[in-house]
Amino acid sequence: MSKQLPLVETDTCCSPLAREPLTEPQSVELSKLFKAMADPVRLRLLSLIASHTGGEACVCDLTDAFDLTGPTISHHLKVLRESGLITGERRGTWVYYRVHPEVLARLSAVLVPGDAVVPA
Amino acid sequence: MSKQLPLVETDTCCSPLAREPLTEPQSVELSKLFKAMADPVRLRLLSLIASHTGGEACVCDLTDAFDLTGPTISHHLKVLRESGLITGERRGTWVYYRVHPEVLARLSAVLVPGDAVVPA
DNA sequence: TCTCTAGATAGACATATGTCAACATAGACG
DNA sequence: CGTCTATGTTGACATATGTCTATCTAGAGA
Repeated sequence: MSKQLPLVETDTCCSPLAREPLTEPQSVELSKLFKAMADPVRLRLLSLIASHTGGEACVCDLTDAFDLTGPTISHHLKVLRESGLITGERRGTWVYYRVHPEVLARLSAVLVPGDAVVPA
Repeated sequence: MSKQLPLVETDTCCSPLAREPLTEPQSVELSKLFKAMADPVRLRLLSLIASHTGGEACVCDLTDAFDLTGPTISHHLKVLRESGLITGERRGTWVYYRVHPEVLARLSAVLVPGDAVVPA
C-alpha cells in the first residue's frame, strides 16, 4: 500500500533536459511521470487534491467534480499513486489523497531550461 | 508549416497546479503537452535537440541515436512539432529542429508547487 | 532530366489506455 | 451478524498510440 516508486533517478534531479542528452533509462523513468500526467482527468485530480484545504482530498470530493463513474476515478487515482505522484490513506470510511510536492518539484526542475539552450 | 498551437492558455502561466483547481479546458490543453512528452523516445529527442550545439539538430543526428526506423523518428518529431515544443526548418538537404524553451519553462512553472500546498 | 539522398506520409498491425458495468472489500453502525 | 456506503478490482470493449514497410516529395548535383 505504501508502494514508493523510484520516481526519477537521483542523478536526474539537477540535470535539465537541455544540459545534456538524457540516457535511455533516464528517459524511460521520466516518461512514466509524464505519462501519469498526460490525461486531463488526472491533471485535474492532481490539481484538485493539491489545492484542496489541508492539502488533501477524499475520493468523494473528487468524484463529484467529474462526469465519470467511481471505478474510472479509482483507476486514475491508482495510476497517479503508482507513479509516485500521490498517496492515499484510509481514515475511517473515507480515503484521503495528498500530493507529493517533491516529485512535482523534481519534474519541474528537469524541465526548466538551463542557459545552455541557446549559447548565443 | 509554421503551425503554432495555443500551447497553454495565457492565464495558466502563473497559476501552479496547487494554487487552484485546473478548469476542464485548462487540463485538456495542458495534457496535450504532457502527452507529447510521455514517451521515452520523444523525451530523448527533445533532450538531444535542446542540448545539441547551437541549440539545434538535424534529423540525421537524431535518427542515429535510436534503434528505430526513420519514419518512426519522423512520427515522433511530428508529435513534438504539433504540440508546439519544437519547430523544424529545412536548410538545403537537411531539416533542423530546435526547442521552444518558453514552452518548457511554462510547463515547468505550472508544476512547481506554490507554498499553498501544505498550509501547515 | 535523371538519380541519389534526407525526410515525410500512408496504411497496416499489435499493444496500451480510458471507460464502463458487475462484483468485491472495508469500515461504520444497528 | 447484517446491511449500508465508500472505494477498489475485474473483465470487456472501443479508441489511441508506437512501430514498421512501402511509397512519396524536395533539393543537390551529374
